[in-house]
Amino acid sequence: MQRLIAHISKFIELTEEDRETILSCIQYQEVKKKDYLLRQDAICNANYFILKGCFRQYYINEKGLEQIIHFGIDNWWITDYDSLERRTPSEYYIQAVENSEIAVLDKRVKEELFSKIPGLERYFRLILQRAYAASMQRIKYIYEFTGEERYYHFSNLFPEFIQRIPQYMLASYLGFTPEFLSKIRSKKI
Amino acid sequence: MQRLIAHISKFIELTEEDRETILSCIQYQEVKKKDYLLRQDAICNANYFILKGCFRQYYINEKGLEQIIHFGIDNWWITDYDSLERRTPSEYYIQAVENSEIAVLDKRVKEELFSKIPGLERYFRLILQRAYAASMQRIKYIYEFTGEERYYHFSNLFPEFIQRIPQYMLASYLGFTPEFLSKIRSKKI
DNA sequence: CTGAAAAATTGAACCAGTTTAAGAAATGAC
DNA sequence: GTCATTTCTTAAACTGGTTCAATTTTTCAG
Repeated sequence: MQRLIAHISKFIELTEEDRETILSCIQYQEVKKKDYLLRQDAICNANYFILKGCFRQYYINEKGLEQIIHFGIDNWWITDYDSLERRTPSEYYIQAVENSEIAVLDKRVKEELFSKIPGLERYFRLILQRAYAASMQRIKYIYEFTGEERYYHFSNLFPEFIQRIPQYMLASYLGFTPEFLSKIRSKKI
Repeated sequence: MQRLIAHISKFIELTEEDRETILSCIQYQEVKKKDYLLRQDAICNANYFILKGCFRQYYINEKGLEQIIHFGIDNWWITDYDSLERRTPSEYYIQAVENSEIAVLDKRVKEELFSKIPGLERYFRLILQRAYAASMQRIKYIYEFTGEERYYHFSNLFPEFIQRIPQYMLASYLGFTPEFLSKIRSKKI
C-alpha cells in the first residue's frame, strides 16, 4: 500500500497523520485474472488504484464485440467517472487482464477523506488533468496516424507492455481487427 | 461575468465574499472571430471560460492540414491542460470561431485563488471529471460508428451548433474530409 | 455593388482496413 | 501429458472513406 502513499506524495504534501488516515480508509484487495471490478449496467462505487497488475476497460459494441477503450497498469487509477459521479449504470466493464493487487477507495469514504484532507481534492484534480490530457492525445493519435503507424508508435513507447497482453486486446485498443494486426506483424519479418 | 459565478455555484457553495474574490481575480475579455487564445509552440498561461461564443482547438497535422480536436462553447472552460501544467510548448491552437466573450483565469492567479477558496479545487476537479468522461465517450463514438453515423448522431444532438460553424470544421472534428461530408449530405435529399 | 477569397460540391480512381471462413499454434486445467 | 479452449494467422472479396482536380456557391471587404 506504500505505493499509493508514495504516489500521492509526488503531488501533494502529506503529514504522518494524513498517511495513517488514508491507510485506514482504503482497502487492499487481490484480484484474479478475468475478475471484474465493474460490469455493464452496474453503478460504479469506487476509485481503484492499481498497486500491481493490469486492467482493461471495455464495452460491448453493437456487433457484440468487446471494444477496449482504456488500459490501467501499476500506479494508475481506474474507474468509470461518469457512473461514479452521476450514479448512472455504467456502459463499461473493468476486468483484470492478469492477477493484480489494488487499493479500493469507496465513494462514500472518499468524500469523508476529502473533508479530512482537503489536499486530496487537489491530488485528484491533478490526476484527472493528466488523464484528460492523455485522452486528448489519444484522440489526436487516432486521427493523425494509420492503424499501422499507431501500432509501431505504441510498441516503441511500451515495448514491455505489449508482451503482457494478448494481441487481440491490443488490436481492439488501437482500433482495428486482430486480423489486421496479424497482417502488420507478418509484413515486418 | 455573472455567468461564471452562476456556473461555479452549480458545483460548490460560494459566500458573497468568495464571489467578490473570484470577480477580482478574473479578467473579462472580448475576442474577435479568428483571434487566438493560444498558438502552437507557445506555453499556455491561463484557463479560459467562454461566457459567450465559440472556440476551436486544433493542431496542424503531418500533411499540413488543420485537425480539430475540440470545440468550446458558452459555459465551457477551454485550455491546453498539458502545456498549462507542465509548462511545455503547446501542440495546439485555440481560436475563436465567432466573436466571443471570455473570462481569463491566469495560472498564477489561479493558484492564489485556490489558497483563498479551497473549494475551487473541488470545482475544477468536478469540471475535469466531466471533461474526461466526455472525452472517453468521444473515443467510444469514434470506434463505434462510421463517419456517416457520427454525423447524424452529432447533428441530432446539437442541431443549432452545426448551423454556427463551417462544414469543413465539423468534418475535421468528426474525423473525415469535407468532401465526404458533402457526399453524406447530398445523399439525404 | 463587385471582385476576390473562402467554403461547398461532384465524380473517378484509389487505398486502408473489414469481413468471412478455415486452419494452425499456443495456453491452461485436470 | 493431453484435450479443450483461447489466441493467432492467412487469403480473397469487399467497403467506407480519401485523394485529386475541376466547378459552383457563398461570404465579405472596400
